[in-house]
Amino acid sequence: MSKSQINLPKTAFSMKANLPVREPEILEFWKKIDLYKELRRSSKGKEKFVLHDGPPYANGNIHMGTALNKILKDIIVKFHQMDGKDSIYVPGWDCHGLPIEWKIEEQYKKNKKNKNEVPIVEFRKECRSFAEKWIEVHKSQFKRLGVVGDWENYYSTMSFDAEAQIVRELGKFLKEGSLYKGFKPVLWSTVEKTALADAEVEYHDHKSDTIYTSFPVKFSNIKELAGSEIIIWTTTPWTIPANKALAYNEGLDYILIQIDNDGDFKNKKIVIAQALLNSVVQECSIKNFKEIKKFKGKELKDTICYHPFLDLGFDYDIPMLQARFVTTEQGTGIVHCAPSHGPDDFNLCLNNGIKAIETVDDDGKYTKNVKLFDGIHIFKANPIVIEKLKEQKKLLFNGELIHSYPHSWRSKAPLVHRATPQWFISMESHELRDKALKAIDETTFYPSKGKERLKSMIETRPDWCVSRQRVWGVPLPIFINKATKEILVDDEVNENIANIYEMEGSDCWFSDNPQRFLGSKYKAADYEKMTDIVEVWFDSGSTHSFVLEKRNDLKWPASMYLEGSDQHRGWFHSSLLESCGTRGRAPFDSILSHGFVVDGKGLKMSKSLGNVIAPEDILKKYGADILRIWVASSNYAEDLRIDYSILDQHAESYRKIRNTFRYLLGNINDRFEEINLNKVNLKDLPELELFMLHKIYSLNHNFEKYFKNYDFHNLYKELLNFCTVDLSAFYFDIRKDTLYCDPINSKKRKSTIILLNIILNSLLKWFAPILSFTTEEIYRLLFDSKKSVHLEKFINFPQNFYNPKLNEKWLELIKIRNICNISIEEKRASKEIGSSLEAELEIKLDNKFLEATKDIDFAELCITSKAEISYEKNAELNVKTFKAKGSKCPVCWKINEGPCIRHPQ
RNA sequence: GGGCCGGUAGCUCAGUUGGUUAGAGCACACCCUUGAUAAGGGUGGGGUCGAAAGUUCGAGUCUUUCUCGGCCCA
Repeated sequence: MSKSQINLPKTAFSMKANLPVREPEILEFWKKIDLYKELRRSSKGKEKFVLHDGPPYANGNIHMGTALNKILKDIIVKFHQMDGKDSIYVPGWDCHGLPIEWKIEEQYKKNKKNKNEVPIVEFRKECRSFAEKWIEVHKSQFKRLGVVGDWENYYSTMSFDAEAQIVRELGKFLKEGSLYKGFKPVLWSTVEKTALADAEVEYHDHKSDTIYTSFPVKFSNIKELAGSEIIIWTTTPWTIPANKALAYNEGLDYILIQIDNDGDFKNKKIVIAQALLNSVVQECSIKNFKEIKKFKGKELKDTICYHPFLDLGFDYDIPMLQARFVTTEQGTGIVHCAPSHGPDDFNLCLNNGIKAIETVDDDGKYTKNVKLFDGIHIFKANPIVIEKLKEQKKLLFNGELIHSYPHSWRSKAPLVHRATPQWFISMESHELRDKALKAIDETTFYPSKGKERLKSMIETRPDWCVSRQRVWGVPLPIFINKATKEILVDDEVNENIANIYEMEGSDCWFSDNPQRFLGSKYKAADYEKMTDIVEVWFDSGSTHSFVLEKRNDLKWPASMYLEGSDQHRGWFHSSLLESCGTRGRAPFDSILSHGFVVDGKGLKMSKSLGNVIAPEDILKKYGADILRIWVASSNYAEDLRIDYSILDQHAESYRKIRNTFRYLLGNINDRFEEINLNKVNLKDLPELELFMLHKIYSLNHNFEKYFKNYDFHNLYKELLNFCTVDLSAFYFDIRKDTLYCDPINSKKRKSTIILLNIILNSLLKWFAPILSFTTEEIYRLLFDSKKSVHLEKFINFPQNFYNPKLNEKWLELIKIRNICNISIEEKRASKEIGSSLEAELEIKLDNKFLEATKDIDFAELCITSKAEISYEKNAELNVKTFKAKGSKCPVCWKINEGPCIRHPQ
């Protein structure tokens, strides 16, 4: 049979990928050859590229967002490695913090154990082992995605050296003086004498006293306000003694009215929001009043009031401040602000230079900072406040309200917002804000919009509160002199604490004699030891110090930080501040941020919508390489959509790519020959091959450009189009005849084989960072050695492949070819011919094409049996297709009128 | 509720400083091939560029409003 006379493709590379089964085998191979170590060994001494891993929280299985993040990191790390750098990736985990503490407490709850009866050290040990367990789970899940890194020597924020370094970092702020003690309201239980996290709060109905009270105007730009009073409404009368400001909304309309009723407010002029006039008039039983003036909220700017207890010694100014949180939902449209007793109040006052102070102690009693009320319990203070207000003729109305109110999940006791002592890092005292803003300017952002995002956050953020009243974290290494109340600042003590932690971790802070940390210089009895822990953002913000700086294989600053866009307020932010505070610059040269994974319609994934896809499901159904294609082909600058139909499409593209490889492998019969590109004799190659070399060269040029901008979706698209458009539908299709039907040793066939080898090699390298598994599968098929494709470098293509003139010419030829195809299709549609080999073409061209086409065989280009060109002056391009005359050669299937020249019978 | 970002064929994405009839691949339809065969080739259909208004000789691109979605904050 004629089949024995032709060279059909033959390869061991199967069409079916079966990735879910094959990929784990490749993982085994990487483990066997210790790929990570090999990579380091092979690139020793090269310029380093360090993508510093932002530590995920060691808690729960990975989700699509984590998978996206790790794959994107891996793709970038691999690109730089193949670009000739020593591209080092050390994964890490964030371990301290409330969510883990919470999980352990939940377990306690289930087992009817009381957290307070368990020694802190024991509790912390359980947290530690919980985190350890999840690190192991994460590790195997990340590896399965094809992520290559130093998994054996990962970092964690709970390692002893990390805890030690965090102490040293805090010491720097302490020594500098930018770490100070301040007060900030937290949700507080006066029963348990402890702060509660949001997650520990339950909301129940609660009956509160309500009051409408008045603040006399001291000064205002609105002259009619002279002698008038501002009315506020509150459900916490006991916070009135701590009042420091009033808040209005500049967008609201306000009204000044004069009351005509008998009583304390007879003839008084009061200010409220116009939208609330009716409700206030009704509730406060204001029968008669007249409107004096209406005005915009913004006119209240610079207005200053007196405290209702002015005559009782509360003789300080109460400024009116603009605040967006003021609404007309309830009350009077003006809100009273006690910075020690509400987060809104606190932030607004802080931004206006009014700091919170300690007004209430642990037990819930007023401190001596509150005149008149010192020692009184806040829960017994409402009647007293109401009575005093009445006395001062400042009470317009009081009543009661049942509303949803926060309670402790343990004791069920009602909670209060209470300013507690906290530790802050000042944004201003040592120019931290300015340093950070300058560092942002010196950082490259991908995409560029990230710069503005981070900048605007740094510009407006308040001082950094680094203390937490929890137990699972690094203890704040602070001693306070009992007599002087001064903070102990001594490098020796700080370093002593760090050294102890380095040896045994930070548990000992809670169990050992404080004298051990103070050393011999100070007496433990003279000092109070803080029991707060460091907030976890400080932990992760310090990773650069205990990972990048401490490890010899890494470098500081990192080449890149790469995280989801939410980390502009998270890790990017805290790392920037920590590093600018301690080292004066950012710990990164560049930041890449990616969007969030959403479903196929662009909605966020949630259990209730039922649109959640787990990475595990995708790995089981498609394999990691499909997921990696999804990452590479999506535009990470925006949100990334995923659902099964999207994955199906990518799986389809994968098949195209895989078949491209299969065709290449089949035609070289799995025998790859490395071509020395500099020694390719271009003069010996047909123009089609030269054209393809040009295409490869210019594709590589674009490849480099896209890679430089981390523009992977365009890069992937170019590669995919190359496979489908340039190779499958063009080059391969045309050269099929040569490959199958020309003698093995013919010059033309040999030229084609050279090209196939070059293309195969190029595609392998280009695709390796993305299709990490499939390219390795092919590489192993071609090379029996123990090497991995990931140890290879990108190819440098010689300049002489670049041939724009030839390219231009061939683009014209392809246009003619397209018109030929349309003509052929007409005959096919009318059933005159089937295969294009059954056709012969008559092509009419303008004279100007003579030069370009005289040596071109359009029968070859269009895969017909015959093609004739005629030239005419000013001819319209025209192609006629006829059914080829003659008989079909049984070998090459071309139709000839005489015997086949190549295959004479 | 506020700040920021985004909405271009069924899907993933292009679309320079406003300038011909808005492009590509995939998917889809039809046809061919049966020597890449659970493959390959050809041709074709498909978009009021989220909506409306405005600026302009001209708007996917600029302005405003609205709408939907995402992140962050409250």
